[in-house]
Amino acid sequence: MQKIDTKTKILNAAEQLFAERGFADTSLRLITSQAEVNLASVNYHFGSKKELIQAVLARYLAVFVPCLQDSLDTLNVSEKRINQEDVFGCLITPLLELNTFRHHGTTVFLQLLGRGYIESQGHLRWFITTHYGAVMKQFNTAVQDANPHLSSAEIFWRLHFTLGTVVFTMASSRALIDIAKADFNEDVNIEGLIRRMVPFIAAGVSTA
Amino acid sequence: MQKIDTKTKILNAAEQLFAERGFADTSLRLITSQAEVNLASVNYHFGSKKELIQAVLARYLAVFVPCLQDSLDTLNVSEKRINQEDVFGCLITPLLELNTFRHHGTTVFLQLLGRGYIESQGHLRWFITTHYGAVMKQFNTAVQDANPHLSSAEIFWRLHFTLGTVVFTMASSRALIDIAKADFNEDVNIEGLIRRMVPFIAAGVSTA
DNA sequence: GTCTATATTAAGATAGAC
DNA sequence: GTCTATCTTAATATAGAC
Repeated sequence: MQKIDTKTKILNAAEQLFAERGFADTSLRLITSQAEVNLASVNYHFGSKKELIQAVLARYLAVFVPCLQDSLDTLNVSEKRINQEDVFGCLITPLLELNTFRHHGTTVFLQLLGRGYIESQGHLRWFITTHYGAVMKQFNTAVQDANPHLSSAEIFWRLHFTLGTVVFTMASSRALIDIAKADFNEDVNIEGLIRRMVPFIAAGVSTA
Repeated sequence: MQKIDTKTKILNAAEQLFAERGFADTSLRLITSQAEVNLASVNYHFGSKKELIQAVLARYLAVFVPCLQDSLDTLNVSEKRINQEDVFGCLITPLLELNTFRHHGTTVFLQLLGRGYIESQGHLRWFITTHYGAVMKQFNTAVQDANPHLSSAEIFWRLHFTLGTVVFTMASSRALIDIAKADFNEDVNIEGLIRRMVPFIAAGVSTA
């Protein structure tokens, strides 16, 4: 049993509760009691609840974004024309990388992302785009290159529809996997779930 | 100008605010001040905020569910083979019916549904599924009949992917519409948003 | 049924001892 | 860095006069 510092204990408890219950419905008291630290330590280490939320997300983005950056850079170096499968394939490794970094990291990250979009008044979206706008733009461009027949506005919408599919599926992944087992005798894990989503999303994004 | 009773005034103000801002972020004070009624009247007429939320949803479900039931029953009576367009067509009339019942009823209902799925801890999820369970099952069966080439497991997954797209998009519609305006100078309303979603969903569900 | 006034609860945040 | 105790605010809910 290694010693974990207070700051990390808070982050670990907070990310799980935020992903499960959302930001508004997770009080600092709930976080600190689950983390087994003092209530006041959140404000000491993070300043405010808002900043804690951003710190929770930042820890994932710090792993995810450079990894995605690498994938996209590799894609651009290659000679052949970029196709859609390649572009979305760029997301697989960075997403699964989060599972080595944290238990159920992929699921938690996608849930946090969804909560952030739906719940936040703006500060979270601002935080993400100002810190990581470059990669988002690059990914958007790659999708654009793979789908020259679509306008950039159309791509914007379809990528958000995609985000909805992913986020909702991840948010209810436990229930869905249980149902699949009970009703269809299917054993699916998160990776299998992602692979099932890919053709659905790919068809939607690239349809005329 | 017809006289509207207090109970209805509260429901009207509440549904609009809930759809726009979510349940947690809408206080009874905000509702009663917008409805121009006294704060205490909410608890007098509904008992609690929880029950108000359920009453708001119930008013829509009371119209939508029987209407969808009728559409599905009619579909089953017909002789010809059921195709996918017919099945999803069953949703159109019940959804548009909500617009005759309330101004922007379709929009509000879908937003409330999205909020309910994502925000609720359990009471709303329970409330929705007890009202929806039977009809959802029947709808699922109809999709299966229309797509005999797809396994029932595959249909199960794709319908949930679809639900994710709709629910997420509706719940974050304001943010998305704001971004579309800022980044692409596009003026989109909810109806336009739905029209953009349809081809995306249709392609995903029916892909080989 | 509606109103004023208030009780109650829960939350984020901070002061100050250690 | 951590803790206890407390401040401040805002929300749901209710009591009781009219």
